[in-house]
Formats: sequence, C-alpha cells, structure tokens
Amino acid sequence: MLPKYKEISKEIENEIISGKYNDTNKLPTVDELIKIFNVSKNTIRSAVDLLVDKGLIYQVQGSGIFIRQISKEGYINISKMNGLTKDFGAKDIKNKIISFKTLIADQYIADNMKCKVGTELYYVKRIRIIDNEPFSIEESYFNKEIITYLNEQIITSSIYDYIINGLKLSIGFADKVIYCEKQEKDETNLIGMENEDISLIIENTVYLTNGLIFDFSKSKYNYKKTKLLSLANFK
Amino acid sequence: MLPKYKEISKEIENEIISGKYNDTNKLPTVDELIKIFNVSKNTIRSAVDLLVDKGLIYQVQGSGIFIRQISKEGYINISKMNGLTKDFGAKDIKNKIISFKTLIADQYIADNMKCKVGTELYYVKRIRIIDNEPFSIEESYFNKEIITYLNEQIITSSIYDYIINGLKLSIGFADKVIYCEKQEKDETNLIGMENEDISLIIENTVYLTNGLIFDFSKSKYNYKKTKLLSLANFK
DNA sequence: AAGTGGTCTAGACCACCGT
DNA sequence: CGGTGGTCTAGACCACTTC
Repeated sequence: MLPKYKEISKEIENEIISGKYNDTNKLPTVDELIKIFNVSKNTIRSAVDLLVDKGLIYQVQGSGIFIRQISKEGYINISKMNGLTKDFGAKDIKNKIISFKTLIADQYIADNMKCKVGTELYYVKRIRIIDNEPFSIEESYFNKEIITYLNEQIITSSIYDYIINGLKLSIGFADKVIYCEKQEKDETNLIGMENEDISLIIENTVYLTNGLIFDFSKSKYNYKKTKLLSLANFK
Repeated sequence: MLPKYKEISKEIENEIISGKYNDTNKLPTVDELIKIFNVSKNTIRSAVDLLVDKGLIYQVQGSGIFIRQISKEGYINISKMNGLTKDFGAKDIKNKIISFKTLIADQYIADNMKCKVGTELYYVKRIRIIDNEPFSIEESYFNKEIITYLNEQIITSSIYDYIINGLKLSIGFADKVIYCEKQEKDETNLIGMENEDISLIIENTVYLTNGLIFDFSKSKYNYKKTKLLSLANFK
C-alpha cells in the first residue's frame, strides 16, 4: 500500500504522459489539486515535489505548475533509476548471457562493494540488445548475502524486476561514475564497433534503502549510439 | 533571507563537511534536530530532504540518518549545479577566452534555447584550466534578453557568480546531455590531447526558475582526465 | 517495548506574479 | 489586488529497527 502522496504523484504522472495537459502545459493549481484529491496541502506538495525531482514539471511561485517538455526519447536517463526498459519505451530489449557464475570478492570488488574480501558474489556478464542491435556490455556483481538466488531465466529477463517484486527488496540510491576508456577490440566488436576501441562507461554502485550495497556494475556502451541525459534541479 | 529549512540544511551540510559526524557517520535523530534548531518536524524534514537530494545523507526508517560517504574528489558532479569550482575544491581554476562576441540565433540555437530565430545572444568560447592544465573547451550562448550584459572581466572569472549575485537571477534547473564525439585535432589539442580525436561532451541547457532558458552550452572534455559523477535517489 | 523515521491534517501567514 | 506557490507550526498516528 503506497502512501497517498506517492499514489497521487503516480496518477498525475500518468495524466502528464497521457497528454492530458498538452494544451496548456499547465497542471491544476495546488488548491485545485487539494480539492480533486481531497487531501491536505502538504500531501499535494509532497506529490508535486516527486515530479519536480523526476524532472517532469517545475513550479513558479505566484504563477503555477508547468510541464517540463523534454523530447529526449532514446536517451538513457541517468537521473532516474530505470533500467533501459523505460528509456526505450516500446522497443524490444533482450539480453544475451556471456557469463554467469559465482565467485568471491577480491580486494577491488570488496572496496567497491564495501564488503569483505572473500564474500560470495554472483557475476553476470550480458550483452544488452535493443531492436536486435547490440547496445552495451554489462558486467555485474551481486552480493549473495543480499541477492541470495539468481538463475539464467531471471538474468535473461529483468534482474531488477526480480529484486524488487520477487525478493521484495527496496532499492535506495546509486552512485554512477561516467567516463571513456579504451577497450580491446574483441570487446568493442561485441557491441557493433568495427575498428573502434573507445567505449563510454557507466560504473554503477547500487544501495538498498538501508545503505547496503547489493550491486556493482560496469556497462560499456557503443559511443556512437549512446546519449545520456541528466536532469538537475537547483535548490 | 533564506527560509529556515534552507539555513538549517546549510548548517548541517557544513557540519558534515567539517567532519563533525565522522566518528559515527550518523546525524542526530529527527527529534534531537527539532530541539537543537527549535523548529517543527516538517521543517527538519525539509532540511534533511535537501541533503538527501544532494546525495550527502540517507535516512533509514526506524534507525537513523546516515552520512553517504563518497570519496570522489575531482569528479565532476553532474547532479548538482555547481560549476567546476566546488568539484575541484582548493584547486586553481582559470579561464582563457578564445572568443567573445554577440551574434543572432540561427535555427539550431533557436530550437535549443526555445527562442526566436534572430534573438540576440552572447557567444563565449573559453578554455577551462585547472592547476595550469587545460581541461575543457566550453562554448556558451546566453540570451541577451535575460543576460543583458557581459564583459571580458566577468567571463574570465565566474559567469554564474555574476548571474546569481550580480544580476540577481535565480537559476531553476538544467538538462544535461552527455555523449562522445570525434573532434578536429586542432580542437582536442587545445585540451592537451595529442593524436587523439575523441572528446567527452556535455551539452547543458539551463533554465531560470520561471522556466526561461538563458544559457545553452557545449563543453568538450579531455576524456583521459575526466570522470563524471551522478548521484541518483530511488523514490 | 522503546526508539526513530514516515505520513498526514488543518490552519496560518508570507512572497511572488499578473491584471 | 486576487491568484498561486512557499514556509511553518503543533499534534496525531503509522511503520520499521533494534534490543
């Protein structure tokens, strides 16, 4: 059972996506939303704040709540915590497994996952494929003390869907480091780059709400096909 | 005059930076903060929420407020709206002007700045230099209807400092697009890359709180020296 | 059971925008 | 000046963690 403000936020988000406000690009006023949803002002403000944080709307004091039109379909949104699924909408996303095994944390992984050397991990290496075109190579490490079970079926579909809905874990936050790096050509060939050896890299450290790291991953993207999007608010 | 919750947020942030909580990595409880600052619970929560959004802390229901230790000095934080100054702390940041002129918006700029073709703009091309090493090339367009005046002195020091404190404009939010692109070698040479022709690019579209775009910029970074950091929260 | 964060209300008053 | 968002309070009750 979600709290009211999250339900309301989700409902308004759906309305925005459905195009309900496309004529004016303006949402109802706060007072109107209070009446529509029959809740207090703070509850509306919490709901609206969520959408501001997501970059969907902005508020102008004395004027109203406006839709922040961003026509960036196909960009990977690194501010949100989607996976690729939401960034590419209707497109067909598949995963090809290159490697799937358990191993134990060495010093490098232990440092990055704030766990002990020797901690048992799942290691998953996949190629992400969008509309039958290889798009990225992803290597992930999952702490087995938290992600107690994985199988081929799960990692072929959506690992995060399984973690949230299957294991009922709640994901809190993530650090993402973005940079470029030279690669061996047999790596870049996997994502459709002939005679190219530079990749765009995203290193992702993902925490549960209680602060424990359960996933550390490194994704290599074909830099010719990849644009990242980050929406920032000044507060 | 800042509202209470922003003052409190700033004060707690300073305490965190000063290392006041380094022994426990834990902040006082919400009830304690209420007594310390003598304000209501919602005011403390607003203050704390700001720090959560900044990626400085995280809250665990039933347990406490914890510091999110991130040892990423020198990374460019694209979640915040700093400018380089805060990302590189004590380091010496200089700007070398390559070009400074007024021009009028063509179709491309008009599309990106949501202004009319023909709108007057300032165009600024600078090299950003950190500790005497060229670091990035930045080309910016400022809408002259909003940024009514610029001069060489301002763009040699900090344009944003001038916009906020001089012009008293209030910056609302920004879209950032990140990608890699091949460059002419005379461009990449400017940022210390010999025989390299790939740059890491950040395109930045910056809005005032009222939703108007005043700045559109494209920065090219030496990919060998650049790591970007993005802190995301799952809500 | 005690401690700690999360949600929600009802109402007051302030600050800014546009007419 | 009316409309609209921004801040703040005091208090109630819920949900989760820790012991």
